[in-house]
Formats: sequence, C-alpha cells, structure tokens
Amino acid sequence: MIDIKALRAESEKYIRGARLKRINVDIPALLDLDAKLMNASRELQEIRTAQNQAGKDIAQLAGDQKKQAIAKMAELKARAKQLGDMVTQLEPQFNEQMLLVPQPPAPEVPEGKDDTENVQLRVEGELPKFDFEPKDHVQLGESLDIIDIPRGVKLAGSRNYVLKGAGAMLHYAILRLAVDQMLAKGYTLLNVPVLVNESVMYGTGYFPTGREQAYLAERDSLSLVGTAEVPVTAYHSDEILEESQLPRKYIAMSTCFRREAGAAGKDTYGLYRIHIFDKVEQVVIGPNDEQRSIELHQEILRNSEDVLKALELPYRVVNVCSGDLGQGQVQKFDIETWMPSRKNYGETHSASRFHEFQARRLNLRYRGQDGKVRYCHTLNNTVIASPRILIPVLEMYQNADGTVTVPKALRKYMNEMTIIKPAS
RNA sequence: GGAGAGGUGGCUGAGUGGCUGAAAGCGACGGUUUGCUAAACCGUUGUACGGACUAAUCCCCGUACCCCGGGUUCGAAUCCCGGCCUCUCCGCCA
Repeated sequence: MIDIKALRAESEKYIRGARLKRINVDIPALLDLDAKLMNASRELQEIRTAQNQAGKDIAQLAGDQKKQAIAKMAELKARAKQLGDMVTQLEPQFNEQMLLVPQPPAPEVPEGKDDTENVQLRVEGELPKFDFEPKDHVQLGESLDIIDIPRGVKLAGSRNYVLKGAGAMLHYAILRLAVDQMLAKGYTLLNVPVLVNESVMYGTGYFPTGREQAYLAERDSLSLVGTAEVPVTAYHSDEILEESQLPRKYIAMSTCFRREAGAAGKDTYGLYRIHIFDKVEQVVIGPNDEQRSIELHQEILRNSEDVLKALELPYRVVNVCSGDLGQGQVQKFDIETWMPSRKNYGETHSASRFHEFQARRLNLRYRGQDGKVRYCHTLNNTVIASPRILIPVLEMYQNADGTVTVPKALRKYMNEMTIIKPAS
C-alpha cells in the first residue's frame, strides 16, 4: 500500500513507477476520488463536532430549550446521514483502487518489459562438461526409481509428482541443510499456518491481484499460501515493535501451493513448474531505512548463495528489470541455477525488498528510538525450494553409469549415503 | 459438533446510558534524592485522521477507535442483533 499523502504530493513519481512496472492503474482518477472522499469526511467531522456539543447541551437543558436542542440534533443527524452515505459509497472504491497502486521501483532497477530484459550481475561456479550423454532429471528420476510423475498425476492431476526413496530423502536433506545454515546465522525458525485468512493475503500483496494464483478454501474464507513469506511477514501484523528488536530475522519451511493459472503449456516438463512444493523462506522485518534495507537485501541474497555454494552448484544472480517486478517490490534479485537439461540457468530463488509496501497493508510498525511510530520495511528470499532444486542437483551430480553422487553437504542428512543407484 | 463463560489501553483490571479516551495497580519513560544500584517520592505515558499554526511529522483544537459490522437513543465501552475470536466442560479425533 502506498501512503496517500505521498501519492498526493508526488503523483508523477507513482504514475511513472506504474508505467515502468507495466501495471495499469488510473492514479488521477484515484486522486479525484480521494479529494471527494476527503471533502465529505471533513464536513462529516464538523457535523460530528456540532452533534457532540448538542449532546452535551441537551444533558444540561430542560423544557423548551431542550426541545429546541433535540430538534437541532435531528437536523444534524440528517445531514450526517447524507455525508455518511457518501463516505460509505466512496470509501470502498477508494480502498479498492489504493490496493492496486504499485510501489515504484528503486533507481538501480533496470528498465525493461519482462524477464528477457533482466540484467546479469555475476556468475558463480563452473558449468559442467559431460564426457557422456547426460540425462535430464526426469530420466534420472525414473531410472533410479526416485521420482514418480505418472502416479503423482494420478493422485492430483497435472504438475504433480511423487518423490520416492532416495529422491524423497534428498528433498528433505536439502531442506534440512538450508534450515541448519540459516539457524547458524541466527535466524529464528518458525512453523506457520499455510492456510490463512484473506487479510493476510491482502496484507502481503498477493491479493487482490494474485487471487487467480491461489487455491481457495472458500467455505472457510481461507487461502492456501504460495509461500511461507505470507504468514511469516504477517506474523507481527497489527503490532508495534521496538526499534531495538529490529531487524527480526525469520525462516520458515512450508509447503507452497500454486495454481499456475495462465501458465498452461509453459514448463510442463518435469519438476520445474509444479503445483505443490516445499520451501525454506527467509523473511526480514527491518527499520524504515532505505540504506539498511539495501544492506539486508544483500545479506539475504548471500544467505541463499551460501546454500548453493554448499551444494556446489553453478548459478548466476540477475537484477530483475522493472517490468518483471511484482506490485510491491522495490527491487528484486533472482538467483538462477544452472540446469543442464534446459541448457540454461533457471530461477531457483527470488530476493525482494518492499520498503513499507507490505508493512502498511499489514499495519506492521515499530517505535523508533525517538519515540515515533513508523512502518517497518520487509524483505524476503528463498533459502531453498525443492523439488525444483533437485533438477540441477540430479543433473549436475549424475555419473556416466546412470548413478547420482550425493553432494557432500547432504550426506549427513541422508544416513551417509554417497551414491544413488537403481534399486536392484 | 453440543453446553457455558468472556473479549476494555504495553499488561492486570474497574466501569451497565451523558461528569469515561476511559478509575486503580503494574510496567515503561523523565525528574528529585543517592558512593553505585535498589527503594521512596513527583511527573509523563495509546493510535489514526482532519484543522489551525509552523522550520517542524513538537505543541494547540477537533474527529474516530473500549474485538468487527449493523441497530435502538437527543446521546452507547455501557442496551439489542449478526459475525469473528478466546477460555472451560462434554463428544470426536491425527
């Protein structure tokens, strides 16, 4: 959510921001609505003042004077009703529009229309050279009997899968490695609800825009989250934290649910784009300080890179361009891990900073050293998401004989297994 | 799922129609006292929006908020209706 005062004062900045993000929103119309609403509520407030005064008078008066005062009150009440109706009519329209205004991108965000115009910042690790014909993760998964896509589809439809035996062990080992690395860095582990209230979906900015992407439990007005970012960021909503307690650094592992509406036919092969997966997510709630946010953004980016380094996977970091940014994001860095079968880097992580955007919607604030209350800044990044990360893990660690070597960092989480072989 | 109780400020907890934005206590903050700390004493202590004045997001004035939304009333924290949530007992259950 954008500060309406800022929107009034610097509407050009927000109009430009929306254009850069390729998001359609009529800001002049919104400001017009705002002015009307403001006039009505100002007058309503004056009427209320008069009503309150009349109420006090009535308590003191008697006889004719009292009757007159009560008659006066009736007039005020009628006018208040008119204005109140106007406000109840305008306010929902205003709120609805306000929820659509995007946070302008940071100046350091490259201009561009979509993900093809993201800018590569750096490349880490060596690309593999196979001296045999490498298999893709689906072929490996089948021949090793550790991934069962047909039965996943049987159970839950397209874009579903079953991890089996060493495949499932690998999945949990990776998640556990990620959790342990983050715990070592002092992040607090949370276990959170994945079925949440609508207000939480709105608060984190996934509703109303992303409603199509969420599975809804409509009977109970609850939504399945697409990421633990949602419940974790909302964890302190409606609270006022102390500045001395910031930044709050959290991680949570959760199952993530995504409808992938509109992605029909896209990335249909294998474990890349699936409806249900597990992810360790990091969320930082920081003070309202742009420089601090930039530093924290770098920190959460490094945290994820450290996981990929532990897994010894090659990756690159890209600075996501304006047209590929979400509504609330000020800046986003994606980490893309090398996926041999795709002969390309594929997105495995996404690190965003939001400034106050989510905090305003969530009413997430803190009291500064100076005693003033301000909105927090929020940030988040994937620590690891599996099974998408199994694509590079399996494909990079495959051997000529069709086996897969278990990455060293994972062995202690896999009962010291060193190699995944076909069951014989 | 059934029965009951209840949701008041950072916390505990008064308040059943106007004198209550809200007693009292605790906590926190400022001050006095004090080798230091503690204790004692004095004072301050919600949020949002609007107005006026400004260097000021400080003061000042006003409005709203005692879970949320409606209603009754000249007037609602207080009465009525609906919803949400919490607790207790029973039932069911991973």
